[in-house]
Amino acid sequence: MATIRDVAKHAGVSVATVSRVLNNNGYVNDETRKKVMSSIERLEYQPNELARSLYKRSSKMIGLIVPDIMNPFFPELARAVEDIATRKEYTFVLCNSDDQLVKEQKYFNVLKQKYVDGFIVVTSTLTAEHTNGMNVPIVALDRPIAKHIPSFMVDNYEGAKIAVQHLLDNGCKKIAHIRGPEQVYNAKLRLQGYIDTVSHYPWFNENLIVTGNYNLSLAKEVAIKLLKNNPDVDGIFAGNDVMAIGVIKAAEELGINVPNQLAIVGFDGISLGETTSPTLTTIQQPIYEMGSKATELLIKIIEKDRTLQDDLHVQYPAKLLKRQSTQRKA
Amino acid sequence: MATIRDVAKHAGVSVATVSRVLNNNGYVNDETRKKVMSSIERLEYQPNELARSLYKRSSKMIGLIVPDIMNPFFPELARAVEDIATRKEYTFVLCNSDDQLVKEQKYFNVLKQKYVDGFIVVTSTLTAEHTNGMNVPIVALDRPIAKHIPSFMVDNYEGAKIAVQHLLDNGCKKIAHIRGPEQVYNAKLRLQGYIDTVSHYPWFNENLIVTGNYNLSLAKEVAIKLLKNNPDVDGIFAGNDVMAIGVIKAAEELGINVPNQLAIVGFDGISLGETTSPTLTTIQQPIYEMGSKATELLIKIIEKDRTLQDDLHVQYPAKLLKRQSTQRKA
DNA sequence: GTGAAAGCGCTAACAG
DNA sequence: CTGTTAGCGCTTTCAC
Repeated sequence: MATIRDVAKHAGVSVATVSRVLNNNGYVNDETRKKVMSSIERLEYQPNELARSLYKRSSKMIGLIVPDIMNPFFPELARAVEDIATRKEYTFVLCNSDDQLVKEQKYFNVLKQKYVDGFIVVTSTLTAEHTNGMNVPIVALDRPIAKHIPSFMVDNYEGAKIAVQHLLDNGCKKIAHIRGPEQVYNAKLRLQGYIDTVSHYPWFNENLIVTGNYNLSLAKEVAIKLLKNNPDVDGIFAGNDVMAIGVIKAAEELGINVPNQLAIVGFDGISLGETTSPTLTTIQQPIYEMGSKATELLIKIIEKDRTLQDDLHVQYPAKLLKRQSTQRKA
Repeated sequence: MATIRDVAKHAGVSVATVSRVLNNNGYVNDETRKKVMSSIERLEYQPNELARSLYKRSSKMIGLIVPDIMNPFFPELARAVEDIATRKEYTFVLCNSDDQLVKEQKYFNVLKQKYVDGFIVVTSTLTAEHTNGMNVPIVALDRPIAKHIPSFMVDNYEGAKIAVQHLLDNGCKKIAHIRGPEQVYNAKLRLQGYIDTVSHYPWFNENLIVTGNYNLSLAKEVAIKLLKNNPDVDGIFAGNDVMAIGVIKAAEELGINVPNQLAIVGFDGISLGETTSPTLTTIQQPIYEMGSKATELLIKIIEKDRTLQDDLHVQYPAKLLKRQSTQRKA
C-alpha cells in the first residue's frame, strides 16, 4: 500500500501538499494539485484511516448496542443504522449485550480505545450513572436512559391503549395481557396502557396479567396456563409480536380458534407477523425510521452540527395494523 | 484519557518500560513492574488501540459481509461471528452488500484503510478475480468463492435430495421445486438435488421448476401460478424456508390444505419455520456452527496459527427436520 | 533491566 | 502557495 510519502515523492512535492489536496484545505496551485492527483491515481493511493484517526482522535466508527440481533426486532434497526452510517461514511460496529450491563460496558470500553465516535444503545440496564463520565455521544433507542440523553421511541403507552381498545371494539369481553420483562421500561408503559384501558371493567383482575420474556416459548407456556385458568378470556394483548405468536401457538395447542374464540394483538410490527396463520394484528413501530433518525442525530452530535434541535426526545405515534388475528367472522 | 506517557511519568520510568509490562515482553524488574502496574491502576490507563494498530498494521477487527441482515438466515450467523470475534478480542463490523459487487468492494476498501484483519463473506458476485490482489484473509460462508479460499457450507446437494426423498416417502405423486436466484450457487446445487431425485419419474417436466428470489412475496406469487397451472402437484420443495412460507401462504389463499393436499419442505432451518401453521419441515443447516467455525478459522489464519489444517473446504451434513408441513394425517 | 529515539502514516501549525 | 516539523500514542530496536 502506497503512503502519502510515496505520493509526495512521486509528485515531487512535500507530504503537506499532498495532505492539502487530499483534504481540500489550504491553498494549493492548480498545477501542483493536478500533479498530485495523477500521482495518487498512478499509485492507487488510499489514505490510511487509522493514521488519520489517531491524529484526529476520531475513528469514523459508531457502535450499535442491542440486546440480541437474533431477536427479529433488531435486524431492521441494525439495517437502518448501517444504511445511514455508511451514507455518512461511518463504519458501523454491531454489539450484542444480551441485556447484560457488563457486556455493554465491555463494548463501551473496547470501542472507546479505538476512538469510536458515538453509540446508539438499546438498553434496560444502563443508567445515567454509567454513561456520565464516559465521554462519548450516546443516543438511546426503544428504551430511554436518562433525561439528558436523546432518545427515539414509539408511544408505547398510547400504542397499548389502541391495541386494547381495538380488542374491546371487536367485542372482546375479557382481555388479558402478557407483559414484557419487569426491567424493561417499554414493557411497563405497555402494561400501563392496558391497565388504564380496562381497569374499570368489572371483569378486570390482576390474574389477567402474566409476565413473559419477550420471547416465544415462555409466552406460549404462560399463555396456556392463563387460558386454562381463565377459559372466558377472549382477547389477549401481548407485549410484543414474538410473544403474540407464542399465544397463537398456545391457542392452537388448546384447540382455541383465533380470532373467533380468541383475538390477539401484538406490538412491534415485525414482518414475522405476516407469516403466521392467522396473520397478526399488531401495533406498528416505525423501526427503520427510528433507527435512521437516531443515527442521523448521533452523527449530527458527533459533528457538532449547528442545526441540532433542542427537543431530543422523539416519540413516534403508534399505529394499529389490522390483520387476521382480530378479524372476527362472527 | 491517560496515555502511556502519563503512566511512565507517574511511575518514574520510561515509556518503553511501561510498554514492556503492558505487552509482557522483554525483561522488567519485578519491583518496577509493580510500580508500573499500580500507576496503570491509579490513572485508569487503557492503551490506545488505534496507536497500537497503526504500528502493528493490524486493527483487531474483522468484517462480516452478508447480503442483508434483514433476511432471517443471517442474524444467527452474525451472532456466531460476533461471539467468537469478541471472545478472541476482535471487533466485528457488519456489512450489508445487498448482493451488489460494488457495495462489497466498497466495504473491502473502507475497512482495509482501517487495517481490518480479515473478512467473512457471503457472496454470489465476488470471484477470485476480485479477491486476488486484495491482501487480506478471506473466508467464504454459505457460498464458495474460489478453490484457494476456505469455505464453510452445508451439503446443499444432499440436503435437497433428502428433502425431495422425504416428500416421495410421504407419498407425493408430483413434486415441484421453487428454486433460488440464478446467480446463487447454493440454489443451483439444491436444484440439482431435486432434479437428480425426480427426473426419472414419468410425471417430471421442466414446468415444475420455477424461480424465486429467496424472499416470501415472490415465492408466494410464483407458487400460486404454479399450483393453478398444475393442480395435481402435491409436494413442493422450496429453495429456502422463507420461500417455503410463501408457499404455505399461497396454499392458504388457494384453499389447499397443507400438508394433506400439499406437502412442503423448506431449506435452512431458521426459527421462522416453527412459528407458522403448520410448522415447516425443513433441511437444517448448522448456522451458528458454520459461523463460529468460519470465524475461528479466519482468526487462525490471521494469527498464523500453526494448527492450521489443510482441508479448508468444510461441508456440513444436511439434516431433515420433520415438522407439520409434511405430516400427513391421511 | 532500562531509556532514548525512530517510526507506524497522517495532519496542522509555522515559516517562508 | 509550499515545505519543514512536531506531534497523535504506541512499539521496538539499539545502546548503556
